[in-house]
Amino acid sequence: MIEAPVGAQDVAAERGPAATAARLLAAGADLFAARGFHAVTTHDIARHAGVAAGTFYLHFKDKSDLYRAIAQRTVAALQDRLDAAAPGRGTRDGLRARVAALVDFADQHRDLVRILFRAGTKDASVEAEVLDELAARIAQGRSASVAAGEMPRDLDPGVVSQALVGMLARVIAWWVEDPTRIAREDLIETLTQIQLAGTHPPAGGHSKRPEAKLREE
Amino acid sequence: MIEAPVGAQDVAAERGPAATAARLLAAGADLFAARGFHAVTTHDIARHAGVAAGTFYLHFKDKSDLYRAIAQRTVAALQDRLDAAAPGRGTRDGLRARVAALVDFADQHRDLVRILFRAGTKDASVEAEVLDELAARIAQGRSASVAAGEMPRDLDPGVVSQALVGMLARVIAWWVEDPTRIAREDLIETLTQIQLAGTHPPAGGHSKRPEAKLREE
Amino acid sequence: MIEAPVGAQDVAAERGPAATAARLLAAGADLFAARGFHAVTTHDIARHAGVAAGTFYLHFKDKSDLYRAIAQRTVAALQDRLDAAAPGRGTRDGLRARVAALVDFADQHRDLVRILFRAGTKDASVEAEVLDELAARIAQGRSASVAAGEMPRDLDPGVVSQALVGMLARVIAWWVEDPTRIAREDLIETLTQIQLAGTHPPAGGHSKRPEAKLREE
Amino acid sequence: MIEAPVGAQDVAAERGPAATAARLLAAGADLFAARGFHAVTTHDIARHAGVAAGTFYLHFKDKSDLYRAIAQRTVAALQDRLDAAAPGRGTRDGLRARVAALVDFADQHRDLVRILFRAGTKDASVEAEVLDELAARIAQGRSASVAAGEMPRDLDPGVVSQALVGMLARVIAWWVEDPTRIAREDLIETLTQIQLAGTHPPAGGHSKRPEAKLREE
DNA sequence: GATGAATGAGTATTCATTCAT
DNA sequence: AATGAATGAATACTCATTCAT
Repeated sequence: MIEAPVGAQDVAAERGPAATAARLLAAGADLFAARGFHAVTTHDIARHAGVAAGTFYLHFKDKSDLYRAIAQRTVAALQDRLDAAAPGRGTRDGLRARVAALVDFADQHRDLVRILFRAGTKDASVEAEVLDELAARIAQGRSASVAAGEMPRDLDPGVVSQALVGMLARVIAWWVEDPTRIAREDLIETLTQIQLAGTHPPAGGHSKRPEAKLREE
Repeated sequence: MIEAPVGAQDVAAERGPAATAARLLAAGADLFAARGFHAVTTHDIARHAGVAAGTFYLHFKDKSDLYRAIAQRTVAALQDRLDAAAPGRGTRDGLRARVAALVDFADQHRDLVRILFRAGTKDASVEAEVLDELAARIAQGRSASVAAGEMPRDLDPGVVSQALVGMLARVIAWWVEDPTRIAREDLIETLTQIQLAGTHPPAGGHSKRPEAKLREE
Repeated sequence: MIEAPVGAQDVAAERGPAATAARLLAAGADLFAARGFHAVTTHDIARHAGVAAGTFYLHFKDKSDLYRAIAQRTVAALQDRLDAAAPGRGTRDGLRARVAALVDFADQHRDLVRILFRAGTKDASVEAEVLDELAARIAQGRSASVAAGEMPRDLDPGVVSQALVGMLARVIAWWVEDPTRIAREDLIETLTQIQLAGTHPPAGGHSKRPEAKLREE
Repeated sequence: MIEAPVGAQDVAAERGPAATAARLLAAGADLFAARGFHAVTTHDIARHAGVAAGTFYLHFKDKSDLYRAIAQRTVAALQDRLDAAAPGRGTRDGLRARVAALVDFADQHRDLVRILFRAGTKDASVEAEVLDELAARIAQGRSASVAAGEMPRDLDPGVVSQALVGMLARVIAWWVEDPTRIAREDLIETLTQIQLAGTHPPAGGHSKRPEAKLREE
């Protein structure tokens, strides 16, 4: 649906199985984003897509199947964006570019982001998969940094990747709900900042207990 | 249910309306944690609590009502713990103590934590409330630090509070799912570290990018 | 409840079984009149009467039993009034007096009249009884007139009694719903008039086809 | 359902949504007439119609909706009959023809008449509508007569129309319950008679208190 | 007599899914 | 491929009624 032809919004515009599937995907995205997984029926989706109730099952096994398809496509599209926006793997500019890509993707696909990142709208069985995969990818990415000696030894990479995923998912979902809360530029800057600071050694010595420095608060 | 007598698990042990409500609360916590909100029926809960189906409605308006009651009690209990564990408001030790309290609470009440922090298992209507409230509390706490000049002015407090909530919720839920992933001590240390670093100026000059640029927006 | 002590309205005022029964009767009359038989629960009635749910069954077998008790008492009270207001059995003045008694009773006990005469608010099993009994009484009364040669032979007494009951019940229920529709005096006059005319020979010859006279319309 | 093909009683005979709806209508009429509104469940109706429980809701919003549909169709069919049987608006023959049409309709559709005219078997919300509408129609018809000076001024038209409706509904419901009570011809004659006499001036002077004249009964 | 917590059968209603056309 | 009527299991919720205290 992400790549669905622009004309897909005028329901029932296109003919053929591919177009029907695309319309169902789009309808699902709309409705799941608006009401959450459980408050949407397959009839709703079919009606919204301009097809008969039975047609749904010609294209998707069941409601979760459609949900999964939407999530997967969204994740894939997001990954593409992030990969495309990674000039320097471990550099600040690279990080910033990826954060910007994430923010822009969220801005352009609010529905999908809401489905992906907003808790409680999902099918429990699909639930974990998406964010878990993101976390795994981040963890992978971190290994490089760790190997490069950038990550402190006392920051568990599992924890850090979960922390980053949780943070990004929640902040993005929060922002998408009302983008006037903070300007795009500031959001990108803040997220970059936090990420850098939280996972890279703060200045030279980040020793486990830099009490001296912190005591003064 | 948090403070329910240990003997409560042998179903139907106690008499009286208070005991019945407590059993329903406990049964709900068990089942919601195991299967998520939507996969549990009021009949399940009643059976699990050793009472008749109709009895459920003598104590709770409906399924969401029970859910809300569980969430509220859990949040309240957690708050108490956190408040009790706050020797120095803005100190590293204070922060560490609160993180430790959170981790211990999670360890002792895995079911409740799973209900509270694990996304997608909840009633959409209750969903946001819990974490939003935590975020609000964190945001409040931060204002002090900001006023004290500890927080860099280019870190939007709204973003930071959302980021912290998202991070903590996800990491805790992840850890609770399998506490062997990382030792309690290390988890506490890592979380403390990330939180400190991510929200406090890393040493003297914190921003990689000269403020001048960001200020003018 | 018709004869209930005046103080019964301040719920739970009186003690003792008789007072409790009276309060249940009064509560039932209130609620049945307002919502109809099926929309009232025994809990509603008990609460309205200021007693516990179980107490209801100490005084009445079930909901229908209470309903029946209310209906019977009302009918009995109405009968008393009608009997008291019958100076001349077959005279116009006697008829008028009975009509007036009926109208006044309705005016004073709108709730009860609504229960008795307003269709669809009743328990089907109790339903017929009340009006059927009234019809039977009227039919009895008519026998006298018929025997006296006052009733035309082509007016079946069964039909006439049903017709009168149906007419009176509906008109009274209609009037009670909004007594400003017509003045008490006019209502009484009209009902007397209709009853006289409809059941007595119109003038001298009431022959089966007095076309000549009626043609002029 | 009134015009349903005679073969409709052999359940599930016809295919297609229209036939299903017709079967539900017929099943509803049967059951409502036999047991009253509240004693019938949608499952009963579906079973009686030979369809699955859920199918009911494909054709009717809920039980009241089906009831309303039955009532409306019945009223419409009755109206058609009455309109067709009105050669002379205000003549005795016209009146008699309409009464005959009513009686015959009742004879042919006892179930429907029982639903329509028998009090207490209905949904309270639908309850009033039917008879109220009939009363309104009668009241309208009367206006003509009144304008023509045929109706005495002391017979309130509101009262008269309510009286007629109450009378007809009750007598018809009574007769339908056991048509051997009185021969069709005699019923028609009696109803015509009562209606004429009760609502037209009895002979020449109908003045409000023509005591002298009425004394002679 | 009175209480009120507990019962559990009863009922309306929804909805994922199938299948004959 | 598409249709849409039909299915029927699932489920929330109600309420008359009981009974131990």
